[in-house]
Parts: sequence; C-alpha cells; structure tokens
Amino acid sequence: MPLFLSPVPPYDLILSCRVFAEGDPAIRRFQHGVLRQVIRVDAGPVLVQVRDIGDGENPALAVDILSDDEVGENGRERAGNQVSLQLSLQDDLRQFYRAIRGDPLMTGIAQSLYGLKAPQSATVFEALVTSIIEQQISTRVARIAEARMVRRFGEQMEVGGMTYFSYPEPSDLAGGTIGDFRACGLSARKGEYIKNAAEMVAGGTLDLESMKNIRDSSRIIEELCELRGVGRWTAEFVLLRGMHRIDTIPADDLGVRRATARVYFPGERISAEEVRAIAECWGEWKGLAAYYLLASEHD
DNA sequence: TACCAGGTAAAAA
DNA sequence: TTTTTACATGGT
Repeated sequence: MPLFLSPVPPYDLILSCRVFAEGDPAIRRFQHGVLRQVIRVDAGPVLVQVRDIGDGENPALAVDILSDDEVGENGRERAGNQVSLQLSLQDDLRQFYRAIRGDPLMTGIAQSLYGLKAPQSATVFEALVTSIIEQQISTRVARIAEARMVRRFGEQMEVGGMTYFSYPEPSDLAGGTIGDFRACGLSARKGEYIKNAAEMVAGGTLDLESMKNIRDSSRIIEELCELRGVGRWTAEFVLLRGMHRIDTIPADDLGVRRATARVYFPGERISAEEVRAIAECWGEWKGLAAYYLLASEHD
C-alpha cells in the first residue's frame, strides 16, 4: 500500500522532474513518469519511488518504499515528508503567478511551464557540495563528477537486483582523500573545499541545518562565505536549493544572465545589476522566476 | 584544436 | 587595491 501525497495545486510532476531525466539511475532518475531515489529516514536509507496518480486540477502522488527493510509506519511517514520537501510540494504556485502578473514576459514563461516546482536538496550540506561542484564548469560535467562522487562515497543498497547509492554523509566525505576527489574528476581545489566543509559538519564545528533559522538571508550568505571555497554565487545557490529561500536571485550566474537577456533583451548581454533590476518585478519569488527562466531555455 | 562552461582563491601588478 | 591566473573535463 503506497503512501499518498497531495501537492498544493497546480503541480506537474513530469515537468518538475524533467531535470532528473538524465540522472544516474543508481542515484536519482526520472524515467517513464516515475522518480526513484534513496532517501534517508531515521531508520536508515530507503529506496522510494514516486509517481503521479492525480487528475488535472487535483494533483496527487503515490510514494512506494521499494527497499525491503522494515521502516515502520513512522519511517514511511518520514519518507513521505522528505519527498514532499524535496519536490517543494507545498509551494503555492498560484501566489507566484499572481506576483508576476505585472510582467507579461515572465507570465508567458510561467504559462508554458504551468505546474513547475523547483526541487530542493535533502540537506543544506548536500546543497553546499552540489553548488561547489558546479562552480565554473558546465552542469553536464558537474553532474557526471557528482555522480562519480556519490558512487564512491555514498552508502550502497541492493534492491530488486539493482544497485542504488544514497548521497554521502558529511562523515563519508570527511574520510576521503584529495586523490579520491580527483578520481571523481573534481579539481584538487574543489576536493579540499568539500573535505573541509565535511570535516567541519561531521566534527560539529559547523551546523548548516540550523542556519536555516536565521531570518536575514544576507546574513546567511555572509556566514556561508566564511567557508573556504564559498563565494556569493555558491552561497546563493545553497540558499535556493538547500534552504528553500526562493526569494534569492543568483544574478551573477552566467546562465541566469543569459536566460534573462534572451527573454528581456534578445541578442544582448546583460550585467548582474541589470538582472537584479528586472527581478524587482518578481517580488518574493525572484529565485523561482530565475528557475523558470533557466527551465524555459531547456527546449 | 582550442575554447568554453551556472566561480574562487591566490598570485601578480 | 585591482587585475590575472590556475583549476578539471566533457562538449562543440
């Protein structure tokens, strides 16, 4: 008997999980309308499968626990909550669409991506590691390197004759050598950044999760920038995908600048400041609007 | 074949 | 203080 989730409408699972279509099937993959990935609950890692069972205006998802370990009703519930958080199911897109009414160009993009919600990382730590890996290099290369890292450091599970990996814990990455990270295709520099952050979190000198409680986003950015290898760009992505601060706009990002220019000033290049000026139209939803802009480039 | 890709820290000027 | 440079590697 699956667990049922009711996303705040509107929600389009296929559109929202398209970003996982190219993922490593042993880590997180969306294929044939089904999302599979390992999720951590108190009882340990479990493999979950998420599928759409809704009808138009009443979105609904079914979550199956595929791994055979006994997680109990409590574990199932925790897994469902994690799925809900990671898929941002409680986001109210109607508010977003209302907030951008004054911007016809953004409204047009939103209509073509109706029901798209931005995914969240399972933990702030994971968001930090992902963002460090994505610095400078293309998203494709970053995804390949990160998948190699997850396979090397993550916990392995066998389910139904298939192998899956959970995202590495801080202690897993803290135990790695620079050579390990290099073998994943990461630069020695990035390996140092990741190992350093992992050691601090595992050792208890850095509590990323509790930073979510800080009201002022700019203060969180300041604190994150104290970490070696973390600049404004990386901190903003951690806020966006690790802390669900979807008012954050990574205006310096090359992709965001390109995507914004393509829509608002075709054929031109624009600065981060120009992006910020345009983003004023999007109210508290700047980050989600930027996500829509990037997603609109995909096809 | 070069050059670029969702930056950052450290060196050089 | 401001401006370069090295970094890794898959695509084009």
